[in-house]
Amino acid sequence: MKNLKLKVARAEHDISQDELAKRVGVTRQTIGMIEAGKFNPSLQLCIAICKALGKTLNDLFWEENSNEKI
Amino acid sequence: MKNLKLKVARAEHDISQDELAKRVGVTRQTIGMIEAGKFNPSLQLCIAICKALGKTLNDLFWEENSNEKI
DNA sequence: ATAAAATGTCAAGTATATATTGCATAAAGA
DNA sequence: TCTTTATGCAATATATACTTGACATTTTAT
Repeated sequence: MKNLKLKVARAEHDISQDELAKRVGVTRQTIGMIEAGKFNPSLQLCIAICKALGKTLNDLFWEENSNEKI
Repeated sequence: MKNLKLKVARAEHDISQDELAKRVGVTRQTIGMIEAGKFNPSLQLCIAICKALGKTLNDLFWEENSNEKI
């Protein structure tokens, strides 16, 4: 599924996919596909994105409905 | 670096690496290497582990010193 | 003391995240 | 209009997450 939180956080910082990609050391396509929900990024990339946007993992990558305890 | 938080959370649930691996659909070696800090799991695997242990991404995978805002 | 369970580790294979390149479209500005 | 910037999409290539199977060591239980 799409990652709107990431798109919003990026908009808050007013930076392009390309700019974010450069800051975290990947390509524009990788950021685009993460926002489009087309794949499953690595933890280290998620952490780099969070740091670049001043957010935490839960802020950007924890879905509310992932929050059910077992 | 080692992921002690995961090891502790697993201990709290009193389940083995093998049992956790089965619950999240990977092999024992994969869980072992994540705890040992030998690699970089995918986001979906991190989320599956969190759900299996009743934790969030920040609980298990967010290092305090990753928390510096840019 | 012995067996069983849990963990560490290694080598080789498979699946997939990510890179690279290129093309297309839309919006914004000169 | 023309150019630039931002984004989407797709094919191929490479790096690496993850598997499989096996053996060794440690821990726990009998």
